[in-house]
Parts: sequence; C-alpha cells; structure tokens
Amino acid sequence: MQSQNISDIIEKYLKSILADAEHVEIRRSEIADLFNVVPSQINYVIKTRFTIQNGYLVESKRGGGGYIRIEKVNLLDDADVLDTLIQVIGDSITQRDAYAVVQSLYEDGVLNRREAQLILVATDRNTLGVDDHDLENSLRARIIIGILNHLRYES
Amino acid sequence: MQSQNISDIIEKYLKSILADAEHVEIRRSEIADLFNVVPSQINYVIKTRFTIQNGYLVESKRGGGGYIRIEKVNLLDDADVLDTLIQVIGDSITQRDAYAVVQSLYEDGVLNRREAQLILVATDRNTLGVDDHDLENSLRARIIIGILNHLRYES
DNA sequence: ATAATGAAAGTCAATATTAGTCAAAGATTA
DNA sequence: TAATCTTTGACTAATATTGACTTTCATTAT
Repeated sequence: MQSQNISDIIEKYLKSILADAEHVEIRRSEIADLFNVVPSQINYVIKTRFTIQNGYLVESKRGGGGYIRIEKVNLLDDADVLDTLIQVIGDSITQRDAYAVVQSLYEDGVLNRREAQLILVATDRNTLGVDDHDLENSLRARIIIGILNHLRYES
Repeated sequence: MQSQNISDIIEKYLKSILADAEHVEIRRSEIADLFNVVPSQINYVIKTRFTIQNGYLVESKRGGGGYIRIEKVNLLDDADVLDTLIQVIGDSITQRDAYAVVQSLYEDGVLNRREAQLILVATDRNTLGVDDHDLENSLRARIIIGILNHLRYES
C-alpha cells in the first residue's frame, strides 16, 4: 500500500544503499532505466528528497563518464551546527524542508521524538492557517530559528 | 437502525477495517467509486467522523500515488482537560495568557520543562514577529491549540 | 592546439494525477 | 418551519511525470 509512486520507490532504493555505504554514485540514465522513468525524474527525486535539509550532499558531473553522487552528511558533526542550520533555513522554509530539518535534529539526538513532534505541529501548514504562503513560510522559519537559538542556550 | 445514509455506511466501512488494522490507507477516488459518491464526500465523512476528538489521526498526500491515511490513536486521560483549555483559548490568546496556560500544563505534569520552554519560544511575540497584534494573538492560539490537540494522544 | 562530436547531466515548463475547499442545493430531524 | 446534516460539483492546491531544450565535459578528428 505504501509508496505507490515511483519517486518514493527510487528514494527508498537510494536510501537503502546509503544505509550500508558512505555514499551512492549512480549513472542517471541507468537508474532511470532500472525504474522505467525518464532521466530527469531522477533529478526530481534528488531535488525533493535529498536536500541539504535532509542531510544529503549531492555532486555530479556531466559529459562522458558523468555521474551523480549522493552523500549522507552529519549536519551536527561540527560545533556550530545550529548556525549552519539557521543559515540553511534563512528567512523562509517550506513545510517539507522543515520536516527534513526537524528529522535531522531528531536523528542526531538534538531533539527527542516528542519535541520533534511538537515543533512539527507548531509549524504545520494547517496549524498556522494563514493563506499567504510567503507569510506562512517566513513564520515557520522564525519559529524554528527561535527554537534553535533557544536550544543553544540550553545545552 | 435509523438513517443509513451513505456517509454513515462509509464511516462503518472504514471503521470495520480499523477494527483489525492499525490504520487504513485509501485512494479517495476508489472509495468514492465503491460507494458511488463524489470524491469530496470522503472528505466530509472524514471531517465529521474521524476527528482527533474521536481518536483518529488523518494524513494525506496529493499527486501521483496520493492517499488518505486514517489512524486510530490512544487518547490519554488528560484529553478532556485539554479540551477545556482549547475552549478557553478560543481563536486568540495573548502572550501573558499563553504563559499561564503553559505554566499550568507544566505544573500538571503534562509538559516537562523543556517542552514548556519550546512552546513559549515558538509563541513568543518576537519569534512570531508580526506587527498586527490580532494576527499575533490568533497565531499563538492556533499554535497552542495545535499542540494541545497533539498532546491528546500518545505517538 | 583546436574544432567537432558525442555522451552525459541540468533546467524548466507542460501535463497528469491526485486530494482539499467551499458554498449551494437537497434531505432529514426537532 | 427552522435548524442541522448530507450530497454535489466547480474550483483550487499539491505532487508527480514527461520531454524538449540546454549545458558541461571527454574524446576524437583536423
């Protein structure tokens, strides 16, 4: 029942490789063939599911012998993680990216499950309930950054 | 057995699945077809019969491979206390009153210190940073109510 | 060296595929 | 009869898929 769309399946496939390895390196057309989609769909999957907010770094090369390489990075490795995250968020963030950020913080133990849920609820589209999207995204950014800044003084 | 309208029948159908399973995941148009109703009637059924007050959590996704997923959750004992608070808050709350609400939840052991702090930061005037006071107060109300609704069940 | 060629990946907008909203019309109940 | 609940459908929004066109890079030919 789960993940009926191909993008989700490709995402899972790539993540299953990343579960065992430091990074994946693919040939775009090969993966596209494997799942019977057009090559640009691979870009779509990467763009929507392997963002820096999700903790992934992507690099690629065109031309002969080209590739796409996805690496899982630990955003919390270096001392000023919070600064990094705050920069990444900027003054606006979509719900999807916010989910990714909070997920990363949870995976890295900065937040426990309950706290992560609270933040997601507080920044949920329906919770905020504003019709202006720019306002919604900027509110979400302010709330998350406010919380991140608070976490800094707590620990 | 009064009034077996279609909404009731659809409700029973979904609940019968939930009797055996953790959750139901449907394709809206399929269920609509199955019962010969327009798709939006499924939304009506969900909105009127699968509320969080009744212990149901609903999530969905649009686009290819989209779905609606209904999950039955365990309501906690605090549920009616939270209901009362939600009523009191209504659609607007000042920062001062919000502080009092969060404080009492902390004293009642519903929230720990860290969680209480998170909520206060998220709803702080400076965090929200909107000029319009009415908007600020209504946003604060929405955020706190969203969180209270989340606290009704265990995740 | 330089130019031409081909083999990748990137971009972007059109289209397709779902679900959500809202208000009007109809039905039922108090 | 008035109030409430249900049904319907037109319109909106989010997400996914596709393909034409562009850019980059390596290799081969001049």
